[in-house]
Parts: sequence; structure tokens; C-alpha cells
Amino acid sequence: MKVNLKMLSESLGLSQTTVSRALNGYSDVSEATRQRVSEAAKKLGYQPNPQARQLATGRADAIGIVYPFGASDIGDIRFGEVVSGLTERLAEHNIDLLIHSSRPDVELDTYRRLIDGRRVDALIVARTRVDDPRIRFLQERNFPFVAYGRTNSRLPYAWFDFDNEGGGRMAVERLLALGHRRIALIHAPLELNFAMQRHRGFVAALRDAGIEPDPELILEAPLNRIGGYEAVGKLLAMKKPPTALLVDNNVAGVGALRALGDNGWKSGSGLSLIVYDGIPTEIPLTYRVTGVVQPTGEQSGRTMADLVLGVLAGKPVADLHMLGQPHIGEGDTDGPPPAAARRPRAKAIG
Amino acid sequence: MKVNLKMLSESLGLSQTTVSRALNGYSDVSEATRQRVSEAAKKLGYQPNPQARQLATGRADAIGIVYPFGASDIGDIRFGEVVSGLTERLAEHNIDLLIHSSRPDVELDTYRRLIDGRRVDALIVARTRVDDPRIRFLQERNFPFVAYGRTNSRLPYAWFDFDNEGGGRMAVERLLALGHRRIALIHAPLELNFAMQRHRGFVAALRDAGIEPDPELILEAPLNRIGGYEAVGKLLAMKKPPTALLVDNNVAGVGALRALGDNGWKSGSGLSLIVYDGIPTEIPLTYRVTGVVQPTGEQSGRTMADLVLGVLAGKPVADLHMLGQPHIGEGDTDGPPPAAARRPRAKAIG
DNA sequence: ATCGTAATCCGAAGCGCTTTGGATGTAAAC
DNA sequence: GTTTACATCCAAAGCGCTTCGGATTACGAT
Repeated sequence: MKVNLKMLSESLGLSQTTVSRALNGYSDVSEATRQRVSEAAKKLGYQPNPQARQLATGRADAIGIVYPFGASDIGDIRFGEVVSGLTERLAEHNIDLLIHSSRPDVELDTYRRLIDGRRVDALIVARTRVDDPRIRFLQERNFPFVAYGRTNSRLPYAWFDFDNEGGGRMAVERLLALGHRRIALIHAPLELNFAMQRHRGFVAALRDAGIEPDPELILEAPLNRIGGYEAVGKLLAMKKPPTALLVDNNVAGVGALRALGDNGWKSGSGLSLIVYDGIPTEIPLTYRVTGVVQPTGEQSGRTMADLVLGVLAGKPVADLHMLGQPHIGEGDTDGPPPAAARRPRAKAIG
Repeated sequence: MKVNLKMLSESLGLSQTTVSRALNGYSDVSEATRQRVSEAAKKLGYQPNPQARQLATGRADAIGIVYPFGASDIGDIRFGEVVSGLTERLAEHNIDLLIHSSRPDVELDTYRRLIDGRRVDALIVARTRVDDPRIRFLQERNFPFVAYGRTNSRLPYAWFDFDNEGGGRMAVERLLALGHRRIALIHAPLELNFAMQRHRGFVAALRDAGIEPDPELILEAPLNRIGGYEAVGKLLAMKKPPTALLVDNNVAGVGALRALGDNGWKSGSGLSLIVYDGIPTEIPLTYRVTGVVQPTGEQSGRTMADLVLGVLAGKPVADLHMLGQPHIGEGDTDGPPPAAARRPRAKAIG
């Protein structure tokens, strides 16, 4: 038989009010009583009924995340990790994580249902776009949220993002230092937040080095393997192909790798390759792909949880920002351009 | 201003009772009234307060899934897909999905909290083990759940699983048909449900063909890349190595692939390789690995949702079983043994 | 007319918690 | 001795919904 507040308070000879306040740490209950109460609660195995509490307080003690439906590209590998980090931190505050998935065309309906249905106290917006209707929607409704990735909104909001521009720069600077001058970029559609930023970093780094980016070497490719595969085909077919290539995401990166392989490319020779986000270490290659790597999903999840808690605590969203710093993940696929001396590279294991 | 039942009913000149019953499809309200009510509800944007409803009904309208904390192996790739399928189907029934992650050592505490806290109506137990304390725990408490993978429990319970034994057989039978006789198996620890079953299928298929399995060719390897890598090392070091190899999971499979590569192995020559679950197509190889493939995560998710709904509807759990059938995913890494004629194979693209 | 039945509708009592607005007692302050 | 100020505690009113147990009406059956 489930024990409730009433039973607990009767067994103690106290009022529900006092027991409730004792359990919730109010100051108008004596230390002695508090002790008695919490001992009795533990002994009887009292667990407050969350629905009742939520009804009374108006909170949901849950936050939601709507995940793009059927997104099955490689980015999802991180999803489980992010969820781990999120729930771990949120659980400490007794907050649940509700997951919904939704096809993009009914996404806003899903948001509406969650908000109007008061099922969650806040939302996490994943996979933001440069101009994101979800952000606008939530801002209009004045509903608390944290964006996983920035957008072009000028209104303040809480976000977690990676320094994509810095990452783009970083990759280019490394290639420049190796002696490359003809560096190509394969990027996802620029309406995607990360693609835009990485593109910006790429261009800026070149300009800073006094090199005007060659439009021919900057190719947009759909965010899938085929995209990367075909873009590499175009690059290799050029009269004067690039000596280095940055692919701005690992989905297209995988396709790019395959295209390179099909064209007899070997790691450490010819074209240098850097793939943003790297190719997951789970992938079996006898070499490692040089990449721009970011904090793990779990770290990101925990950070996002902190941001959400901040939003719920009513902190000004303009202050709730977090920027993850990427760094270069050493690999075997970059080196000096073919003309220059070839730097010997060890074969990777594991 | 949020509109509630009271406001809605007053605006209609009806009682809350009637409005509530109209909205919930009871038969003791006339069709005409039902119409009026639902129109008014839509017009006023009425959304029932889930917490209040849950308090009144005693349901939580949510099911939970506890995910092993920090599990970052390749199996997670499917996690997002399963969640997609689950939430899609559950949303049709207005049921939320709560996700928690938990370290294995406090796993049962997490379960306890979810159950005692009445936060969920049912649970999904992921990654079952052959002897799974979570299953026992839930059975003792008589709490509704669906297991994702069978265990050795003799009490009835609802489960979703793949025909791992059949899959194991399938792989072996294919290799036998190609002419192999010395077939090796690298398997995960047998306390894991799937490993046990696949192992059983492997052995059975050999015996059915009149071949007594050679214990030397059956290696247990930890469920990680290193495990696969090292196991292959052992096999190749044998005086008389096998001509074919089945790896029972793609995590070790990835390590195995790398070990083979490091030893100068090429797809389509020498040792034949089949990896259970296949190597994800995202992985960039210029060949495809032959695999035993299973239904997608989304399909699995939807199926599990149906099982959960069945459990919640009170159907006898002994009838709530679903067995997903695997099949061979054609690839380039298997062929006749070296002694026999080598079958030519096309190079894979994309 | 009276009764039985079916079709509709509703009052009121919860569900288990939080919180407002005191009540009570006690000790320090005047 | 009377105030004042705390420190503790509590009764009761919700929070917004569901549902039990009738009430009411209409109508063909008796």
C-alpha cells in the first residue's frame, strides 16, 4: 500500500502542512521535527506523488527535447551520449527528460503540444538552423528553452554551441602551416548553423593568410554520404585539383573518404584531408583521419543541463551561453603538399 | 490565459462532468453535445492539464527507458532510431517517453525511483543480460515492462528480441555452402543474451552439418574494439588458421577488421568474414562487409511501443512476444576458401 | 395513467500535494 | 505586567481533472 502525506503525517501526529514543509526544507519547522519527519518518511518508504505535486505547484519537473524524426546520419552517434549527460545532471535536480521525435513538417505542432499541454517546463532545441522557426516560436510564446547551436535571432536566448568558426580556422591554419595554398572546402548547406560558421572560419583564415579563397574550391554538398562522394569527384576532375581538403562534417566526410579510396588515394600521400568532427574511432581504417574534434556528447549534455537549470532558475538568458572549444585531432591524412618533401607517417593501430 | 475545464464548461452552459465525458468519448453524452463541446474546445484552445488528469486517474501517461550510462560503443548508433520509432508510436496514444541513464551499479535504484515515484506506467528494459536482475526486480514488484532482449527468466514477461540463434545459423550455413569447414567465431561474453544465442546458432549449424565445432576456433572477446583486434591476432597466429570467421557483434567486428587490415588482408581474398549486425554503412570502406542484418531501429522502436501498449492494456504478457528476423546482408568479404576457385567480386561503391 | 427503460446530464467527492493566513506558545523587550 | 518578536505548527482552500451515484426527461409499453 502506497503511503501518502496524510498517512505519514498521521503516523507522526503532525499536520500535513508541517510534514510537507519539513520535507521541503522550509525554515518554519524545528530541527527536531524535521529529523523525526525524515526518519519516518524513510522508514515508511514515503515517496511524494509527483503528479499531485506538479498539479499543486504548476511545474512539470520535466524538460523536453524534440528530436528530428528519422535523422539517421552519423551525427546521431552522439545522441545517446548527450542524453546520458543531460539526464545525469537533471536527475540530481529531480527533473525528468522527455523525448519526442517529430518530422520537420509537424515540428512546431509537437512543440505546441508540449508547451500547451504543460508537459515540460523547458525545451531543448536540437539541430538549430541559421533561421530557425522553432526559436522564433518559443521566443514569441516566451517559453523557456536552450538552443543546441546558435541561430541568427537577435533576441537574447540561452544557447550551447561549439566554436565552429574557430574550428574552421584551426583546420585551415594547420593546412597552411603544412605548406598548402590550394585548399578546398566541402560544406553542408549554409542554412545550417554549423556549416555557416565553419565556412566563415575557413574563409577568414585564408584571407588572414593573404589568400583570396577560390570559389571553385568551395563546394556545397548535401548532408549525406553521396554529397561528399560526388563533391570529391568534382574536385579531382579539375584541371588543377587542390592539394588539401576540409570537409565540414563527417557525414559527407565518409562519402569523401570513399570517393578518395575509389580514386586510388592513400592516406599520407597526395591530397591532405581534414574532416570536421573526425571520423568516429569506431570506424575501421588502417589509418586515422585528421579531424577537428569537439567535447564529448556527455560533456555537452551536462553543460546543456546546467544551462537549462539556469533558465528555470530565472537567470537572464542573455548570460546563459556556453561555447565548446574544438581542437585538432591528430591523424594520418594530412601532410605537406605533394610538391614539397613528404613527411613520413606511422601507420595507425587500434 | 490558460483555459481549463471549468471555463470551457461554463462557456457551454454544461457541467464539467459532461464536458469531460464528451471529450473522453463516453457514450452517455449525445452526439450533438459532443459536437458542440469539441468545437468549443478547439476554438478556445482547450488543452487538458496532464498533471491533473494523471492525479485523478492514477496514470502517468508515460513510459520510461533506463539507458546504461556512458555506453558509447557502436550499438548506440541505433539508439536514436529506436527512440524515434518508440516516440512516434507512443505519441499516437498520448504517452510520453521518459529517458533516464544510469550507471550499472545504481541501476536498480533508478528503477526503484521511477516506479515508486509513479513517474511512469511501464518500463522498457534495454540491453538485457542472460540473468538480468532488473527483470527479476520488476517481476517481483509486478511492474509492467517490456524487455528488449530475452533473458533466462522462466516467469512470463513481454519481450522484443531478434532471432539471434537463427542469425548465427544463417551465417554459418552461408559459409558452409561456400565450402568452408574451419569456421571461427569471435563472440562477446556469454552472459550477454545475444552472444549466448548467436553462439548457440553457430554451434548448432555446424553440428547439423556433421562438423564438431573446434573449441580452438571459438574465442570470447570483450565487447570492444580491442577485443576483436586481439582475437583476430590469435586466430591468425595459429598453425592452421580458419578459412572463415564470424564475429558476433560489430563492435569487436570493427577491431577485427582493423587487425585483418594490419595483417595485409584484403576483402575477397583469404579469410572470409561475416560480421553480425554488419559494419554500419556510414563506415568508409571500398568494400562492403558481409553481415547478418536486422530490422532497423525505427521498426524495432515501433514494435516495442506496440508491446508496451499491449502490456498497459492488460494483455497477458505471455502472449506479448516479438521476434525480429535477421537476414544476410550481401557484401564482399566472404567467398570460397582459398584452396577452392576464387569467385571474382566487384568492388563496392557508395 | 403508470411503469420501465434508455438516453442524457450533473453534483459532489475525491486524487495527493502546496501554500496562504493565521493560531499558539515562549522568551526577550519595555 | 504588557508588548513585541520569534519560532512552530496547522486548518483549509485550492490545483484541474475524473468518476460515482444519482436526477431528469422522453417515450413506447402496459
